[in-house]
Amino acid sequence: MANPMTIARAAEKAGVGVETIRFYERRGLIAQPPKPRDGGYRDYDLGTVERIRFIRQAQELGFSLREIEELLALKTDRQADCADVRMQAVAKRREVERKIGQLEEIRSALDALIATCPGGGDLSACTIMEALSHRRTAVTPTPSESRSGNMATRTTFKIDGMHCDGCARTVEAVLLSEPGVSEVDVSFGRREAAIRFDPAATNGDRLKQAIVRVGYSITGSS
Amino acid sequence: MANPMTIARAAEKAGVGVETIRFYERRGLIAQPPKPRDGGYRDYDLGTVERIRFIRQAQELGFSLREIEELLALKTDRQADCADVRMQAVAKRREVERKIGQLEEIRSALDALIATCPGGGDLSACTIMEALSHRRTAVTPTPSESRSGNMATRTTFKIDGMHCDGCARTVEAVLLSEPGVSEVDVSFGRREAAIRFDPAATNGDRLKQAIVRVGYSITGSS
DNA sequence: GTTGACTCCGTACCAATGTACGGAGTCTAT
DNA sequence: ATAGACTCCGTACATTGGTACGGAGTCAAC
Repeated sequence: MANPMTIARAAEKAGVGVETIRFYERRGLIAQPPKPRDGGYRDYDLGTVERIRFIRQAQELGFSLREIEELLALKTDRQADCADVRMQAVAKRREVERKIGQLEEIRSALDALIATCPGGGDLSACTIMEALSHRRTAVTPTPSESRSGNMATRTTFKIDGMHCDGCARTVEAVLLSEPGVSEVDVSFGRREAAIRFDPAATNGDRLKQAIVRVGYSITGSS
Repeated sequence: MANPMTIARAAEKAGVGVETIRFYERRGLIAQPPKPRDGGYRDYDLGTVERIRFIRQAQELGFSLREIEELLALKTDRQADCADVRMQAVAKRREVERKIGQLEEIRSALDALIATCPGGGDLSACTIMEALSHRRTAVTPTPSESRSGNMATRTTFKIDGMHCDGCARTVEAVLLSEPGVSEVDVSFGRREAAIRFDPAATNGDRLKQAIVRVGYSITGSS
């Protein structure tokens, strides 16, 4: 009370901008402190600041806000198990690994281009331009999420038969092991799976079958 | 025109969607073929198809549409030199390299987290959650002022030597770990620390020393 | 000579992560 | 008691690379 923590002070403590806090509030990532009954400014508490720092830390590790939302939900979930968190981290590691691989391929393609370039002279002799015009081979052999052909598709299945959060993790794991799947988010609460996949590498039916094979059923999709 | 190349055919030849071609036209990446004077559909030529392929190739190498625009401008520039193109490629390679480095850092941070995770059990024991909450953040043991206390004194120090918000948190943590300190608010922006403490348990000099011990200096107080 | 597929065009929308703006209210220091 | 700084809130905008929609025109085939 002596020194109410206004939003600007909270923002400074957390190392973000004021607008960022408001944005997180709108997104539901953090709760908005109540407005004092007698009017005036909201008073932020350290828990909120701590939560914002958590968000930024997780972002630095490559988690998206959507994923962080889950992590935070886990945090207050009495049922939640450390294994849930670990699985998220492992999945994220795989994703990061995949991205590194793609970038490495791009790097070596660029290296090849640069190496053959005469380095000067008329453009008509430029082997880089030449290559860009006529190269036929895709950079990435793995189709998954290459920028080339098709963008990744996002789909959502309604799932029946999950009776705990562990079930959701099972489904998640099984989907992640399917080829072409780049991102999975299975919510036990909403009874649904949100999947991002490369339509060139798999399709909705394959994914459905994978889910059914481990004992759940699909009641809808979008 | 025995067989005019309509937009759908051009799209197919180039391996993109119809809407993508229109989008490139709007962006000014490719020219829109003139509409026949006698009405009817536009007739796309092979040069345009070639240009679209060029765009996709460059995208696969990580060039953004804006950068591709420059590359294409170079293409028609009489003055342009192969060295210009090469420079772009080298710059892009550096960028890719940097991204790889970042991702590798993220990966090893994740590895470290995963390695220390017990892999199961209550969330309160989860080292990953723990790490996300406190990584590079020394945190507040407890805000609750001991009821035993009484007269709290308030003081403010001007601090020199902080170069980021992390420094502010370090100072904050160190002050909070001092006996008798009940509330601390270190602002990196204002370069100052506001401290509430029990004068029976400590004093300004002790607090100053604590700050100096971790590498900062005091330039004033009030 | 009509049906179905395709074009043309403008506009709106998607995802993700914030930023910025404007007007009214409130707090604090002089 | 007034200026200047800050909050609150809703809304719009930024970025990147496209997708989607709706209505009107046009083309090809049966």
